[in-house]
Amino acid sequence: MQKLRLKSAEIEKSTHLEFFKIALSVDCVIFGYDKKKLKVLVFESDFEEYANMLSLIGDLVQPEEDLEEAPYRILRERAGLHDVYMEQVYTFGSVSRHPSGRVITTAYFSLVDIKTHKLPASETNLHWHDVDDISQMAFDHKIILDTCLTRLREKILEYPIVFNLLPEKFSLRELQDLYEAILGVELDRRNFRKRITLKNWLVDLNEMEEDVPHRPGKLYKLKKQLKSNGKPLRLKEQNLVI
Amino acid sequence: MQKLRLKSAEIEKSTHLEFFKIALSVDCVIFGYDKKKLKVLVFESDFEEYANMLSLIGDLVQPEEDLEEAPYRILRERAGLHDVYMEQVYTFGSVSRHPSGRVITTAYFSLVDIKTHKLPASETNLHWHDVDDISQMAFDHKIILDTCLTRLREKILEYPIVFNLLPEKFSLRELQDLYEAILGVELDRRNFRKRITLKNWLVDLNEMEEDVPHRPGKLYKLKKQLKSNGKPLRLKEQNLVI
DNA sequence: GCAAAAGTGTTAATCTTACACCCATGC
DNA sequence: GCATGGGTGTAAGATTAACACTTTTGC
Repeated sequence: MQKLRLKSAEIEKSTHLEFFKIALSVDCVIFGYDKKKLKVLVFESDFEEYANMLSLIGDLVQPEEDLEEAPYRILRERAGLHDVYMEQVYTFGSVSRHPSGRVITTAYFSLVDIKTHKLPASETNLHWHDVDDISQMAFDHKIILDTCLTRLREKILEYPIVFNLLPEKFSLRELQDLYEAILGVELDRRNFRKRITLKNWLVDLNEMEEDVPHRPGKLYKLKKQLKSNGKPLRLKEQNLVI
Repeated sequence: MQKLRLKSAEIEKSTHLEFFKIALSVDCVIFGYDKKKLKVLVFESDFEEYANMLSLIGDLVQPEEDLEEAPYRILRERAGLHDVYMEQVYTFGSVSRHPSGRVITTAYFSLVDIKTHKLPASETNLHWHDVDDISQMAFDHKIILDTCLTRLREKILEYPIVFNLLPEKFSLRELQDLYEAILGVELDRRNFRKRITLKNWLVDLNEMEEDVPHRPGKLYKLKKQLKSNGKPLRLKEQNLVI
């Protein structure tokens, strides 16, 4: 076996200074849901090169900030969002992806309930945009959005995360509409209800919808132990094939 | 709506120089398979801080190198591996994860056939190590390995990628042994064969194993259109629930 | 002929899919 | 009373899981 020539970390750094010249950013695909449509939080880019094109919310990671903390900070600072479901998806690092220089970006998606998380009035440029009505974005943000949407679709088939897009109390019809909006398919009502009850994810609140112009539906909430604001939740042996 | 103050990329970069001080690395979890064991290619760390601990193969991304090219270069340079299956898994970016400074790392896993890809004699330190016989590694490499292993296990249930770990021709028994080694479970032979033939992934070569001390099995190969050296392959409607 | 692994089929249980009618409420 | 969506069950088909014996080869 080769004899080891040990390096110390100090020497390593001093001999590789030319590599410590990359910026790291985080781009957040913040999904919401309203009026039977999946939404994403965007603003019009304030980069000259991409003027008026839709842009995801992102920021550079601070020199002393853990990567996994950055998306939470960005959601707090830029959108006033706290305690959201967040998941890392993919890191994009083409040399030419950003006009300012070598900026690689890690994409996260998060799921928030639009109704209970109001946008700060100071961020007048931010708005919720229909996901399926976006054909172009600034930078490589359209690819980032598509990648996150694909991951979201895969994930909701197995893990109870869509509830982060709904208010605490919801009817089965609202839940089914949400699945249909995300997956882009129609589902059979009876079979959907059977599967959801089989999964045993929900608590029947013994309450009814109010102010609906038709027969009110029963209200449910997610079981407490399945709530997952923060780290993704792993369930064994529970495939929900919607 | 707020009036836009447009920034140009040039100004953006000059005012954010303090952010361009991060190094980006890639760590490769190179899986192999031999003697019914899943293996990973490792070496003994040449960092003083982690002397003699097992380390993944990695390197800093070059200033003018796309992130997605780096793992292929690293496999070529460090292990003489060409045309391997490669997939990005996760990016790790704790402030304190690397003793040399702010180094964030993107983890990739790849799948190679140990028998047809011999290690270069110059890299005497590299070796194939049983995955389930590793309890500790340098840096955060054990977490990286575990994350990649989890992703591999999920992925092989739906996509025909394990074939990258086998020689061109293989028997159904070898294939089943491989699935069992990766998943860490025993599978029923008859049911396994039924599922594999239903999937229609294989071509019967009408050849037999040779030099085995028992009745030889038939040899198969993966259908050409399912080969996936390079980009991950998406199959619609083909869940292989092993 | 014996050791070792190859090859093969059936049944029961479970899950998935397709499908239609009555009910409760607001107006 | 009518429009709207809420709520519910069944049967056929597909899939999965459990399980054992005969065959072929090398030695």
